[in-house]
Amino acid sequence: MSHRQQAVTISDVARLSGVSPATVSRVLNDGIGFSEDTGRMVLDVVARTGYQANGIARALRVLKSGTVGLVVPDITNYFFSQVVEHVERELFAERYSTIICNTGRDAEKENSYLKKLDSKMVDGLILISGNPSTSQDVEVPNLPIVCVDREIAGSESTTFVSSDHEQGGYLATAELIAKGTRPVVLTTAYESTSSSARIAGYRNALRAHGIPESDARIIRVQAAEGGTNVSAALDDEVSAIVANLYAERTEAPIGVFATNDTLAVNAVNAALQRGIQIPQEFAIVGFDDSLISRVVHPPLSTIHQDVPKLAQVACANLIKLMAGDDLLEKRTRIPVWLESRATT
Amino acid sequence: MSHRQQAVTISDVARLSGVSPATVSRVLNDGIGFSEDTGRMVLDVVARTGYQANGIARALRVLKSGTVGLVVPDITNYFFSQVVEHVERELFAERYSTIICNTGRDAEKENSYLKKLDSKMVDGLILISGNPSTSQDVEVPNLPIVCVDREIAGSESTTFVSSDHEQGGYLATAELIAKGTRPVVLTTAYESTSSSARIAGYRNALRAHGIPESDARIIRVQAAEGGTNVSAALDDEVSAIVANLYAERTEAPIGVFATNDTLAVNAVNAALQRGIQIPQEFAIVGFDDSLISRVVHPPLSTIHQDVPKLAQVACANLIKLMAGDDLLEKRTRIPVWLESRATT
DNA sequence: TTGTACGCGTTATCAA
DNA sequence: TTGATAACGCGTACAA
Repeated sequence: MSHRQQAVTISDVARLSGVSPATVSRVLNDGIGFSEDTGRMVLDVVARTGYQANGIARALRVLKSGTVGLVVPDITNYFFSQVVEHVERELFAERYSTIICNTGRDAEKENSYLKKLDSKMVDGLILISGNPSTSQDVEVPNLPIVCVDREIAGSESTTFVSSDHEQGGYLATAELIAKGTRPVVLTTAYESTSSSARIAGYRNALRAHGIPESDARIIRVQAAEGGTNVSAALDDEVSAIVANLYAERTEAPIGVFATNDTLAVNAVNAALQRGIQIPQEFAIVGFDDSLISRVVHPPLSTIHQDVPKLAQVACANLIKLMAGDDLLEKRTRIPVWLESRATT
Repeated sequence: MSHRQQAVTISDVARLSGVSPATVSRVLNDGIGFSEDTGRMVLDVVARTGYQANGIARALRVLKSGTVGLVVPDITNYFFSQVVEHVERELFAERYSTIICNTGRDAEKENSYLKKLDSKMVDGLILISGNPSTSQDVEVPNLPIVCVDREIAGSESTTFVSSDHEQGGYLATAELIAKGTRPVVLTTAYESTSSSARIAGYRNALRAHGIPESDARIIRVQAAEGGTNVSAALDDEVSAIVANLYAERTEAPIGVFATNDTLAVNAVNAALQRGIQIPQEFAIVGFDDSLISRVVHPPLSTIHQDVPKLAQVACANLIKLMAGDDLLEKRTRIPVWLESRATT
């Protein structure tokens, strides 16, 4: 039984109702163009048989499927999973199904999925952050597309929605300055668009507060963070960095702006293990407001991304595009805010 | 432009190659039944035009889609997201696409998705934990189905894969006993199959170590845990529970088996805030080995679920079912293990 | 108000 | 080795 049978088709319903398939279709889709009796009859048979139109056949006929593809680099990442959740919810409300594709940041897999989605006649695409380096050579189908959190290289024409990372970097740094610390950036080795923007915000804040550019210190962590596995190498490296910062400190306490919460938490733990006072001697602001930031002690001050808004704007844009409308704004930045907790 | 155009169809390729659509199909799908020249010709045209078969049309013709549906209650839950990741990977390797559906534990939405998946002619279904109470009245399509982590009520015939929660409860409790504590269970108000099994394991361990059944203490937390939002009420309630336990203690230190990591971390933090020594005065074992368990301080001892194995068995079973084979084992329990860290 | 006929793009069967 | 033809299930002109 490798091949399935459609339980009940429109012809079955037609036969059982004593009408033609066309009439059944009219009753179910148009809502007009038939007598009251016929309508009742057909609906009755539909209810009895549990008939449901075959979406594949319908899609082939009308050349659209009522589904949108959602491509995500790593579903186990809390931020991405939240975006997925909200996007899915928005689209469901608009009667779209969502095909979620997890690429594992693998460009080949991403390509494969994009092709498959195209062949499945999805009506539109939401691309959450493509593969970092190779996204140049990703072949994107000719469809309504909205990119979230990262643009696809080469196509400035596609619409794009992301958090205002630069504002986030500014807010984090300003907080550290307000607390009387000398702010430093702790970030990952790999330079993504969003982390660059966060660092740009850091520089902006220095400038705005009259701190000389030469005082800017950006410390890059080499060790990989790893999705599922926590890297012990990361622990060690961050620990050494914290020790160095503390040793080199002047009279002003140290302020660390970590460009993500994982780094921030690592830094907090490293400081605590050395008996350094938080936030008196050592203040930290993270980024993302991930789950761990609230559950860790002391709770982490961090930049919060407005995921529901992000998803909402992305979906609204996509729906407009799918309807054939043009967009007023091709690029949207969603405001972020500081969640000030116990590390500043 | 609400309707799309297929860029290039099999007829286009046929015309450009000077053969019939049937021959193109043979070249692409069968690999035999044509001359060498024809094969080259067709493949050349395919490469030039970038033709890709329309999956919808093919699905309609062969009555299968090469996709499987994956229904998950909450994608932002780390355990579920890991299952999704691994299931998706396994299926991708077998050339299946995966449609991931996030139900938000909403029975109505689950039903809606099941119907839609059916109508999209998915070849099989993986159901990760259904809606708790209402799963009785979920209408499951007549398809190959594998349930993960929770059975659907009423249908003992469906195949089922989950972690050995009972073993987990046993291991956690045995650890607490071995450390010389009097073990207690801290769990949520709602009784799911898996948490019941975990508690059963707790009882087994008591019995096996000669601790009278009357000493079993199961404390249920009323406050909701909430997916995205952390509940302050939960904090307070757990804090009160910890205080009570500590006040009532006899000479033996307190051992808490929390049936999930969130509860465990709450308990740890509550104890720390009261200055209670961990693990000397207060030992804790969680369940799930979630992300927070490793990043929290002190790192949490917890029961680890073997998600890759879980996904692998589930997919292997589904693939067999989809091939029309029968399964030797309808119910599989995947072993768990204790990750002993700093809270025991 | 209703039915007939066609086509969406493919693959499978049959005959050449 | 190849091509014409039919069929998967549906929606929709068009005719009645």
